[in-house]
Amino acid sequence: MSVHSALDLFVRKLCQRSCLTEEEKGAILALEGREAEIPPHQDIVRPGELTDFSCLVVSGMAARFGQLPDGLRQITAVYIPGDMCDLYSLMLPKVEWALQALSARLTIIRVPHQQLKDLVQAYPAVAEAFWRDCVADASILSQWVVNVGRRDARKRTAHLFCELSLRIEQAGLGSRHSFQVLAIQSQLADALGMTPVHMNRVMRALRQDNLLIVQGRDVQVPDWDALAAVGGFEGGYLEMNQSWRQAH
Amino acid sequence: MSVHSALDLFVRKLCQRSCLTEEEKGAILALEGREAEIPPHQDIVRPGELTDFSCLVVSGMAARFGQLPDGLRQITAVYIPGDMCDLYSLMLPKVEWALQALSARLTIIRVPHQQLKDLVQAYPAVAEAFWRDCVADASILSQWVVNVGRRDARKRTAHLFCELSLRIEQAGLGSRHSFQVLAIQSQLADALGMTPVHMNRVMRALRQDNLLIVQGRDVQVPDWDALAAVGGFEGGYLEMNQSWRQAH
DNA sequence: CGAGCGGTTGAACGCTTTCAATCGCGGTGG
DNA sequence: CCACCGCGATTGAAAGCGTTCAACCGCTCG
Repeated sequence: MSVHSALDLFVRKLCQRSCLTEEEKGAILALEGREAEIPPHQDIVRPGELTDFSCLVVSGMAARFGQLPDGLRQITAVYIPGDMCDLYSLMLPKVEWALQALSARLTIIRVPHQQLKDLVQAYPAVAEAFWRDCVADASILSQWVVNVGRRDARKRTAHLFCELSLRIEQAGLGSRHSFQVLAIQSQLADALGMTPVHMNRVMRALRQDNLLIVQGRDVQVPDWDALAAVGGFEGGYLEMNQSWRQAH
Repeated sequence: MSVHSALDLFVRKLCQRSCLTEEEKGAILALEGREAEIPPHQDIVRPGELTDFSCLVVSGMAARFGQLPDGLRQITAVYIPGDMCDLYSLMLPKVEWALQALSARLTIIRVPHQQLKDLVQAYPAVAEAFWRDCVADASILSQWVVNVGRRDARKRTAHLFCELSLRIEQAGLGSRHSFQVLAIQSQLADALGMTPVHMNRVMRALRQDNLLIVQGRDVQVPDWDALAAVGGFEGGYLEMNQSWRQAH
């Protein structure tokens, strides 16, 4: 997975939601940034600092971490290749959250804010696309609040796997029936506000019910609709196809 | 609380985070929309529909609701006067969430998207301010994920009251030591992913510990720092003062 | 004055956590 | 080449926090 293909994924995702001309797409694809391989447990950006770049995931999975005084961690967002995980920092350079790798291997591109600002200034449509991308992220965040707040462990887990599978499918990195989740169980637990132990038990149950087939990092979902039913998953918040825009 | 004062609150909040010229402020203050009084339990916008306006809270409190198939509700955001609770719908007119009143009396202004779009097109700085406002909302949302995911009921409740008190203080609608929470206990429970019964018990405990003094909708916080300590509250994500912008 | 709603309290239940231990695999050093 | 080591996955049992069920209180409003 190279730098250019990551930008390509990013542009493709933007275009699923926003309308961009070839020139605008080209301008985004022309972004340059330093590629970096991030080892596990290392902050990509450190909370409290000011950032002057945003991070585009090239390969692997990353996550945003919240940490409590007593050391408990809560993941608030998971990012896959093609996600500009830090895009919001363009509007809020003061970082409040740690960004770390989930997978053993993670490569990112650090895109300077200045380049993004130039882009935004030159092309209002790009600004809109970025803005919309931030809103889409917030939309997922809302779902997480519901998920963590009101679903039991089994439903919660099913919901997360549905979300991830769909996002991976949309990015063209797999299908909803077969994909990779580059995270260990205790990280998934951190994403769902659960204990690693309980995460393990829930996954065993889902496996025994033949809702998930897990082999290492590979996940298969024999009956996706059944999993979605368990999780009460409604994918509308992810789809955001452009149909609505024709109404204007 | 009149229409104009609500717009004034909105502009003041934007200016706490973004830099706007007098002309830009004036343009926002010139927004016009139909004022409406929203009775309880009525959707301001109905999920699944396309909206062509955003809602500015004039008086009372509103909230965004997620609903599960089995009827459980989870509040994902709470809005106070001066909040444009629907601003993100400018980018995503397909509504996924119900918006309802928390307080018995809620008045809002429906501002047509077209006006907002014109504004955004005419003034890039306003677009940026709106974008940043959406990001700020998402920032709060992240905190909620952490809150609901990793804090026990007591800390969770303390954290919510800290957040609300600070937001109310910032808006100039009260002080962190004395303010109004225009919501009933079962609504607060919906915001925190708890049972109304347990919400009640927790609030009793906080009252007995002299961390909260509640009389009807009036809340007093004798020792705000103590409450913040209980909730592990760190207000950085709300402050967003403009200091960082001088670095650019 | 009765009805309804919000707030309050008690007791039992149960989902999830906590504590503790084992298993399996891949990497590393002897 | 193999033993050791460490991490991730797994499992059992006990404890606990929050839910559930049920009831009652006090106030407001029709």
